[in-house]
Amino acid sequence: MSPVDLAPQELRTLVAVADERGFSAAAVRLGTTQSAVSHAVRGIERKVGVVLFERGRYGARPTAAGERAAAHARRILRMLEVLVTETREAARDGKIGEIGEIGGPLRIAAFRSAALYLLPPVLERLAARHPGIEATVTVVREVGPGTAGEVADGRADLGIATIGTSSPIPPELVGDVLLEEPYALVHPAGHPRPRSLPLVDWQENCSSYTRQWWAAQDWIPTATVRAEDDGAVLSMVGSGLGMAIMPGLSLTGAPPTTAITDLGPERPTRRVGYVTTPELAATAAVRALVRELRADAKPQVRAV
Amino acid sequence: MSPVDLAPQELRTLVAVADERGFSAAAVRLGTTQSAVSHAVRGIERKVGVVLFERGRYGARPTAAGERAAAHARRILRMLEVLVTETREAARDGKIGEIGEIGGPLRIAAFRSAALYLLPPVLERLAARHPGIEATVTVVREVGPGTAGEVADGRADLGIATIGTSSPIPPELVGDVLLEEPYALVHPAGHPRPRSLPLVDWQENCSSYTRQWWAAQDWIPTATVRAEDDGAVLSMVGSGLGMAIMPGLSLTGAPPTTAITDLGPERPTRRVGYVTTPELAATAAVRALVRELRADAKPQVRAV
DNA sequence: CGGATCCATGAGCCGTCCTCATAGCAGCAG
DNA sequence: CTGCTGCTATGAGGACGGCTCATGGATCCG
Repeated sequence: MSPVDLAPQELRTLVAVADERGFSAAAVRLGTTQSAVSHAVRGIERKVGVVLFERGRYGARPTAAGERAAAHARRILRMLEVLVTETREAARDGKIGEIGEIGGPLRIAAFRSAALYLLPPVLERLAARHPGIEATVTVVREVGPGTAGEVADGRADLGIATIGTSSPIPPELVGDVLLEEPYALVHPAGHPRPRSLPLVDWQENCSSYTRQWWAAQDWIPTATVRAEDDGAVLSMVGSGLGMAIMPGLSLTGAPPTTAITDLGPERPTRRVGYVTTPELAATAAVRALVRELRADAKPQVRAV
Repeated sequence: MSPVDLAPQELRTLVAVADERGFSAAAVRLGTTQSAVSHAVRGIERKVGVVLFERGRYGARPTAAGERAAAHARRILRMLEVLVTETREAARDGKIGEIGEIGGPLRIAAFRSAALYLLPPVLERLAARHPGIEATVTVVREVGPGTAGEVADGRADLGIATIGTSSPIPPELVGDVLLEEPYALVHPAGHPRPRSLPLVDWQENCSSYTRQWWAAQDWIPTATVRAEDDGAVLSMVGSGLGMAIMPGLSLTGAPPTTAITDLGPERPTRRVGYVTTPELAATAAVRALVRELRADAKPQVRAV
């Protein structure tokens, strides 16, 4: 008999305040009043017995406990949605002769190159096969917790992530590798000695093995330029400002003024895969997406 | 914007009706009236748009959709509990100097021999180390979905299960093998030709490999006696009524009137492990239990 | 044909949660 | 210092949802 009972509306309030970092902003998002939010948060804190937000002039910042509570709340809210859609699917599947048409929202977190070059054909086929699924893609920097963090915090149902020894699949999540792609050298087309150009680097592409490989190459210049993301890197290379070492996916959109050179048999590679939560892994919508991802990834694996 | 919103009380109603197979019985469990349950179920069915229970004079039986909804509901309710306890733990851990004392309820499902001979020392140490944890063990037959089914349906937080190729860890759950134990022959002590006795069998001990091994043994008599559970088998053997082939855990409680004979290097074995849901795997209480299970299991693995 | 045992339904009550209005507080500009 | 502008806190009142109570309908049973 637990005297604590958080209603869905309270969970939504929790999430909104944590996301918007303020009671007033959260009220706008929820379509309610600031007063309601204040009352609700106070009630939740009383029930749980923990201060979840630090209030101040600036608004409200979640405490460590509040952050954790919000992450749980996001996932519980998602499971409530799943309960409804899965129950409806089960009811439809019961009627003989009809094939259950799967549908519902599907939130995908992906790093930039995956969102631009890997997902579009996959989502196109997914939409053709299951018109009821409403997929939304949010681009997330693959730094820190990255796309897997989005999934763990309940902000996404499935994440496209780089998977390696330095960034394994978190224990509370499940997932698999989809493809392993090589890094390659990209440089301005027609340049006489491309390896003499400065190296353009960006934040997200570093796995431990890749760094190690870099260190072993004596021709890589120490003077490097740092750019915002892989798209910026490519356009800089295209303008003749330098060369770069980038994974295959990022090179899909390389402008015509660039040339790509293979790095040989010892070239570094990176593994790209998906992660999701176990309860969502059993979902028809997520399974359908994974199926399409696999169908798309296999030829590329073979090509490598 | 989904117009569906199931309150915790509604989830509890769902679970109670599914468990008790009747509105009136569910009302008693929930400490409310039959009318409230009827209204609530009707409201839920209207919101979800699916008939969840078949009503009859016998009471109410969940439909396939209702069964699924109840399983989801159980897990969501458990996650709501986890949200609260984890949030409180996070708040306590925030205060420097204090070590967070973990606590809360912990529901374990185990098959009979594990509950009798594997869990007691583990739970004793767990209780000594974390007095706040309230562990409850329910004995479940390891047939059909077994202990893993209890976990998947949200009736238990962790299950002790036999793990093999014919019964792998379900994809929506996580877990690991704890120990691999051999089957051995148990027979009445002092019997001149124990292998001539009828074989006493019981429901739960069959893995595919074990069955295969049995078939390859020409000395196993075809005339077998079938008993209720492994305890009953042991007492029958102890009374001189037959012999049996049983896994090590079940033999821990063998009476003194029995003798145990090793089956040699080709003897069949079974793997015993634990399963839990991914969201619970991250819980401090579950992690503490798994730690104790591992500490207890390792020596046994070495002994085999 | 009562009687027992289910679930269904309508009326009315009560608590919960929301809105509205207002107060308190901190920074900032003049 | 004062007034303005963000923000949150708080109290009073009202709408709504969910509960109880009482009753009705269906089915099985002796």
